[in-house]
Amino acid sequence: MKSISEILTRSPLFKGIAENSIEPMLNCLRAREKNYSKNEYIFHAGASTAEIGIVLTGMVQIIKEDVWGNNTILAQLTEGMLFGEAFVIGNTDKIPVSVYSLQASRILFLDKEKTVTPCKAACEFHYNVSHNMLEILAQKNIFLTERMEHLSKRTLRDKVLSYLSDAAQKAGSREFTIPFDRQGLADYLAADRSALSAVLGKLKDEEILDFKKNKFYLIN
Amino acid sequence: MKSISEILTRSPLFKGIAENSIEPMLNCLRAREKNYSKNEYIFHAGASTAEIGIVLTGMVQIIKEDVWGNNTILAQLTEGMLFGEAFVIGNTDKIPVSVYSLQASRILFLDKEKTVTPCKAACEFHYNVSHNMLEILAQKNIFLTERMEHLSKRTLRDKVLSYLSDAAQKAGSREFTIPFDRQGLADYLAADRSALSAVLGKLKDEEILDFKKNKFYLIN
DNA sequence: CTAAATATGTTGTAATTGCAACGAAAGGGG
DNA sequence: CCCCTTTCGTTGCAATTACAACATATTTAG
Repeated sequence: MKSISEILTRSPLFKGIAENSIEPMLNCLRAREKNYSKNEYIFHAGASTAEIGIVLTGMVQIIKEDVWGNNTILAQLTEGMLFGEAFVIGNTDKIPVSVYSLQASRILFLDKEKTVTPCKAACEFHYNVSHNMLEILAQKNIFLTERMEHLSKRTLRDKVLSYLSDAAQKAGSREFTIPFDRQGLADYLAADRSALSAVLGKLKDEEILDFKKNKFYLIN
Repeated sequence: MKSISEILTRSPLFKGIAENSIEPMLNCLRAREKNYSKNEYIFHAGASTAEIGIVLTGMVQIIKEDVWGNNTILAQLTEGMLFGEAFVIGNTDKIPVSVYSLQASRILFLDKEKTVTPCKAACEFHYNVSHNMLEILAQKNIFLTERMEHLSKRTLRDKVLSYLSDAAQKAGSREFTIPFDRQGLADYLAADRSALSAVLGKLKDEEILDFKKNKFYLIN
């Protein structure tokens, strides 16, 4: 079984910290490990916590239930990924999502205050952790803002154009490759795959863009 | 003219810091102030920066231009509000939006590293600033995630139900008041106002919910 | 290379939505 | 109380999209 440090070196929260510096820091972060079996709830929506979760092994889902009892899977997390950090740092009293263990999983919990508040001088790299947390939150912010810009267009056509324009700007070229297949892009844009294909076909007919598989070219 | 400290006490970044402690900290944050006239660009998309902006007075817009030259207004900021923080902290090399001064504005720029890295012991409250930044980013994350959950529903009907379910859960009751008028809710859900009214009317007919003005009740 | 599996495009239909225009309701002064 | 403004619901219509089902193309595995 992999050691905790070994796994955490690959977690964004411990980026830039040497593996042998992690172990001694865990005490300071009040880390506690817990195992969950397959199909067990790690956290129930509506409860409170002051701990940030990290998946050490296994796989967990973030689930939201509406008032009529319909469940939506918001995310699926694997090794090294964080959960709950935004709610805990944002001081949400009742966390509105559940966390569910899809497979047998080892979860590490870190105390929020300890994680974001570097200790005076005791742990050399403790400061890196809070700094990494800032980066993680900022980058997630950027990602969410981008997707929101696309999703807030009224028509699928405009969503597609918004997404492709963005991709072109990032690539610095009117010709670029996207990291999605059609189904993936449809999901990202919250649309039906065949409707997406139709819209893309129409845009090609109108000579607004051209594409072959995942390679696109924006005309004019 | 209001002093900088006076304005900053009302900025979320300086929450919990006494007004007379702000002034001495500004040096440490490498704060620089600059005035912009009406209709002047504060920042052009595609450039780089390592500074976080704060609107001291006036009003600025965050603008995004697509590859075809269409502009979208992403946000409009007033006194005390931050801009650029996610991009700067997230280490984005080329910032993809422009910042535009709608009116004559005073802008304060803070050095990212200095803002995020508390100094050893020099400024008593410097640590609060980086902690506040974490909270700001986390809360914005929550807000963005919530809206995305609604926007990622395929139909307007489902967007509406998703939003109202969330509102009910937050209120802790099936009866609650929403902070939007119809046009506001339509904008939030990226839909047409009259289409929203129609959907709400239909949901009422189907006895899935009831409403009068901004007061809603979810049935069953 | 072939068969199977997967991904993409196409078609038809029903439903939803955007859009514009209008009328009713609610709210705010004077 | 009335006028004015704003908000909200309704209607008709055109356009878009979801959805299902199928055809074609591409990839993968054997």
